[in-house]
Amino acid sequence: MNQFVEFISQFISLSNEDTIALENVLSNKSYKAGDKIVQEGSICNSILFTVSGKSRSYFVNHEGQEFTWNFHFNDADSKFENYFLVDYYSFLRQTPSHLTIEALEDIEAITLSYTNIQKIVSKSINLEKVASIMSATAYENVHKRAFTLLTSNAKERYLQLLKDEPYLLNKFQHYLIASYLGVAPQSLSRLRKEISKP
Amino acid sequence: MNQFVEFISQFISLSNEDTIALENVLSNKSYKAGDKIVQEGSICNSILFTVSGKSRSYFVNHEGQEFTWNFHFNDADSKFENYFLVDYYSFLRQTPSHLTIEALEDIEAITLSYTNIQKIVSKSINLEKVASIMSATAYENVHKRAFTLLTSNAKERYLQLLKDEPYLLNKFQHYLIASYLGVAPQSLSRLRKEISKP
DNA sequence: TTCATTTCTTCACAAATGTGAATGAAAGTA
DNA sequence: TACTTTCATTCACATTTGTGAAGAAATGAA
Repeated sequence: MNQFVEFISQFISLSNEDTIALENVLSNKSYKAGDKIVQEGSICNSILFTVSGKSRSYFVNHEGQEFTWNFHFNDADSKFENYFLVDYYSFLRQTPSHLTIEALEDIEAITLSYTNIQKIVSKSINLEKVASIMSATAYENVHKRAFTLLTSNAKERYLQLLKDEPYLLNKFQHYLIASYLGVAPQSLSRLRKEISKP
Repeated sequence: MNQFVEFISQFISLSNEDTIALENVLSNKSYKAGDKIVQEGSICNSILFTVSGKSRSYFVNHEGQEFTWNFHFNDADSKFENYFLVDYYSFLRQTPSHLTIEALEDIEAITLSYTNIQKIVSKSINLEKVASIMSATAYENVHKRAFTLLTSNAKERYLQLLKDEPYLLNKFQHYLIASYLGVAPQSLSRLRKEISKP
């Protein structure tokens, strides 16, 4: 079964017709390591669901500095939000993306376009929930990110990462983790040293 | 006309039946200054639309420190997200709220409950868009907040506030603005001094 | 393997931000 | 009015975080 359909089925039970309707609008896409999957400034007109390969999304500030927004992969460690390659903000409003998504490895993905999602949503009340599931997932993710950034300092954010998603440290380079936490790589090193031997 | 219906009408055109259906599930509610409109830990089961009065939403971290999430009011300066009194995260999933919303003045509001929103959504395809409009609005707001917190320092955040929503400085006390920016009140004072006379 | 490249760590110092105390201004109350 | 309370500002100092340079460690290529 299609992995995307499988994902959706965790939340709602799809009829046979719904499943077929959904599968019909999905297609496969692959990227090479280094490819830009979503490009800042262009409109994000599809949602990609990661089947294999690692990627990361990031913002660039006015000084050209990169800030990792999230890591994306699909394995035993991954959470829902990690599957999706999309600037949800750009996708919802069909406005230029602020986010860039870059393939760190070769990527296999399943794609669902903006126009296709509209088509299936208008066909079935049940499928319409697909959109709201993804919307809620995206919202929860960004909400948690904003909360953490507002309420805790670098050390607390690193400790929280150690607690909630320690596997990231083995999967991604530390300078990427640092930009995910919003600190300089050297500061992350210092925190790691400090925390490992108190 | 009901201010909430008016708000929704900016985005979608409602039929007479839709308008009546919507108005039927809305009710008025008022709070006194100091009241907790949304209480951390309890499930947020309605969306409140501010008609008059100022309030603020905030998180409390593990040390008991308060961090202002947003300011809420309805006047010429206000933006969409400022109208709504809701922990959207809690509302969507019907889970305990992380946010507290506190009335800073007496509040008049229009309320739409979670169960009522389900009712009207299942009745009309058009009304169903109400939910997605609010969802998108909430998402954009939190997305911008997370982006700013991740990519800029205290000074840049204050300069952005001066540019985007300078009226907040006249409406709310500076120690609240400081906790909105994620800095100590003294640090905000220092920044203001530094920026006013370069 | 060896060499080149990238990443991680460490250090010293600079810059940014937090903290507690003190002061004065502003607002509210009797 | 005087008194109290709250808030904004200022200061000195502490702590956190950033920065550039250097070297160590890891990784990848030949």
